[in-house]
Amino acid sequence: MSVIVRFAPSPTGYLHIGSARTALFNWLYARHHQGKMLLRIEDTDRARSTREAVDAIYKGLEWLGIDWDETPVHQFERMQRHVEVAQELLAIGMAYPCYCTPEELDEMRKEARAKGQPIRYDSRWRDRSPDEAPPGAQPVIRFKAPQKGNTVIHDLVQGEVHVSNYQLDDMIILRADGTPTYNLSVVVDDHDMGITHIIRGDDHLTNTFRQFQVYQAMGWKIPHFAHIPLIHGQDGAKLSKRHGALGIEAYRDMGYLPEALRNYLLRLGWSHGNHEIISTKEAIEWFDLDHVGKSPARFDFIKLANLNGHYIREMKNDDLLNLLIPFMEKKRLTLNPEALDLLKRGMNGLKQRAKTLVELADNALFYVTIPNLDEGAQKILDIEGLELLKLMEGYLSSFPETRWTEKNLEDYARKIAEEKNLKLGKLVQPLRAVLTGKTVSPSVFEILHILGKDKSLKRLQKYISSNIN
RNA sequence: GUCCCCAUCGUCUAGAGGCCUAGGACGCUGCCCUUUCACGGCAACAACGCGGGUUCGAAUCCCGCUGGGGACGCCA
Repeated sequence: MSVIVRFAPSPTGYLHIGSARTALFNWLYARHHQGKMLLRIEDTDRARSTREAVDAIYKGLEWLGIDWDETPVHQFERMQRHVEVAQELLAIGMAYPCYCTPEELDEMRKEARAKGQPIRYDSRWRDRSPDEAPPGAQPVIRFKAPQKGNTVIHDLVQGEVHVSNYQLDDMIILRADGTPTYNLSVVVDDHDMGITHIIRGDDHLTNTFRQFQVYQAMGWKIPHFAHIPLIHGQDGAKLSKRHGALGIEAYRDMGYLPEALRNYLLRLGWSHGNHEIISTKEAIEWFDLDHVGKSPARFDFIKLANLNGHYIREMKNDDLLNLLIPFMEKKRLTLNPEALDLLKRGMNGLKQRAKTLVELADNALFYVTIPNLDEGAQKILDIEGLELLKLMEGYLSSFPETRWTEKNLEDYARKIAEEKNLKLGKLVQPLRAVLTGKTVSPSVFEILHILGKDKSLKRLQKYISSNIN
């Protein structure tokens, strides 16, 4: 039997980071088993579902590098089929109309809570004749759940989970307006789509019991379930907007690479021995449900940043430049071919020092624009610093352009430092300050070389001339 | 309130009764490399929540407690 999984988000907002991980696990499982990864948009909540959210889901998945097979199913379009199944359940006596008002239900819940009872509908219409229905009332249709015994599911992550059927009430499958509810729709769709493995967040674990009963009532084959733990914020509380429950596009905008996020998300709740850096190829090869942990994990931006730095360093300069461009353009810069060339050649030194594309863009700025000096840089250029700067300007201007390479410039500076009995750092920091506006940057000699003699000297001279008392 | 799930360094985790003096990674600290900062290398710090069992032997199995999370919608 081949594996068919699905990712079934509801388009009521952005693609949440936890959902992204669920999608990733599904995708890896499908690809590992050479099965199918299906997409189903659960858009039956018409009030909250939006076209924009659907697009955000597609875009988010694409950005993350997750693809899917076949045309996505829109749950709303399958409403007729869901109603049909409800009618069938009604016909075989596994469902019944219920005329309870929302007020009555509310009352029931309050009472149950007060008595320390489970909060559930008391099945008062289960065996009543519809003749007793209040005139003109539109009933909901409820599923006739077993009232005795237990329901047991064999979860591939959670193991065997039992619940007493007493805890489960007769859930509504058709609303008063005739539309189907979630717990019916999922079962019907999963069945019709031939889903073999349902991998989803463990917030759905309790729904599974109810869904299980519907499968049984319909005599349908029950798929395998795998409920993966949720992701928490750094403080262990539920992931909220404040700490990480952002849409996936927010991570893109913060300058994280999809391969880094994929690697990070994969290791959140799944492991393969001591492996930390895992390529997508390896992930597909290794992924299984046996090694999915059962406890929830906290989202840690620091570790994500570390991984991101790794993937930035690994990336080819050309590819990285392409990713960098939009981040540079956010700074309202127009990048002419010359600027692009400088960035490309400066990439080796730059990418070593950035954990995000945002950081990379900040650090790359000096290549394409005359920098303003930050506080530290100004401090370097005190009276002594300025003298050393003038000294170096002199030496550099007499240095032949034909020999203007990183290695030669370094040797030259070392020689000067030795002659003047100065530490190399002392001599070079003022250059860095003027060239980059910062105290921290790639190698000064690398920068001199990439900028070229002309540009480099102009920056030095401009600074010197504007600082002659 | 009721039910369900979970519990190893600060964080992510390895660990399927003896291989555990509990391993790796991130972070933190120190050192080396060094023109700054990174990268890289080396080292240090740091955990089996508590209490009972079972067993010759438990981080691993069982029970309880505590703590965390989730679900209890005519939302999905």
